[in-house]
Amino acid sequence: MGDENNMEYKGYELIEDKDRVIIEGVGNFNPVHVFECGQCFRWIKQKDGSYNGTAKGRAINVSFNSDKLIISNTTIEDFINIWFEYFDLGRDYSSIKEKLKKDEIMRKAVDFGYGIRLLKQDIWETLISFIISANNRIPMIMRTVDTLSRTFGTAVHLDDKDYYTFPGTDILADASMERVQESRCGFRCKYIIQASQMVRNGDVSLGRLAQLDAGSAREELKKLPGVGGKVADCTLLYSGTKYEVFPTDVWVKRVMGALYFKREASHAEIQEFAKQYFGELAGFAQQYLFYYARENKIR
DNA sequence: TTGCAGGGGTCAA
DNA sequence: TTGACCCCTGCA
Repeated sequence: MGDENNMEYKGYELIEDKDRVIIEGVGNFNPVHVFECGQCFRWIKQKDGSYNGTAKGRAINVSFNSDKLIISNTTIEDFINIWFEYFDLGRDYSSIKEKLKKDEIMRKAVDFGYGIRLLKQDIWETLISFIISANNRIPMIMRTVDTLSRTFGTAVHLDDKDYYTFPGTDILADASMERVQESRCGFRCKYIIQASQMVRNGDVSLGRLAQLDAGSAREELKKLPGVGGKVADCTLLYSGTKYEVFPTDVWVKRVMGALYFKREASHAEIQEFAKQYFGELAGFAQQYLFYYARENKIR
């Protein structure tokens, strides 16, 4: 008991217990939904259902039951400075979900992925991760990101095991093609190195994107090799930079065609529909729809 | 066992 | 608008 330290923070009760922080009063959170809805590639499910992962240069374990979010290998200070924002705990997801349940399709999708939260991930890591995602499969994407981190990142400890942070811009900009190819990312290797060099040289400023409107931010990212509209939108959405984008990949095309259009719909049609129908909440809508489509194999 | 299609897209012609 | 593209897995 002597190790415990309690406090209240922005509507949550925080309990620090040894190396854990327990956050009470968390709703709209399900680790499976959060970590497997397709927004991230570095969280690994453990035997007990919790997740281990790295972010912000740290390795943590995350579990959840009833209304308690438990983060291990951290402190209250890190929770307040880092994890509160990373897990988007300041946002009212109940309100977003109500607004999005405007038809039967969205009611089903939101109820299915009820515990999704959009993580505010590091934009650099998100950018490279989604360059790797092009015409690729999720297990392969995860393996490549993991190998890049093991090869070029820094070791951080969790449960007596080493995890590796995602390498910084300079490191990848100076990396040799041979070393990057060890991550088995094929034709994407050259994109990774070239994009890294352009970001390092200031040809594209990731830090400035938040000040641009979504369309301009998208065009700015598309200057980078390996970045088209879909990768740009994912980068903006999963880094918490812009929430009105609607990343449209094959799964979103399928679900929109099957459920809304009742026919095959073009990329442009879907983008326009999402803008009109979901507005500022398009990014959230996309995430519920994507998860619903992929988990239910809607084709 | 071998062979082939296809995958969270992007690029170039 | 249409193929090619690294690499790998799943399935004939």
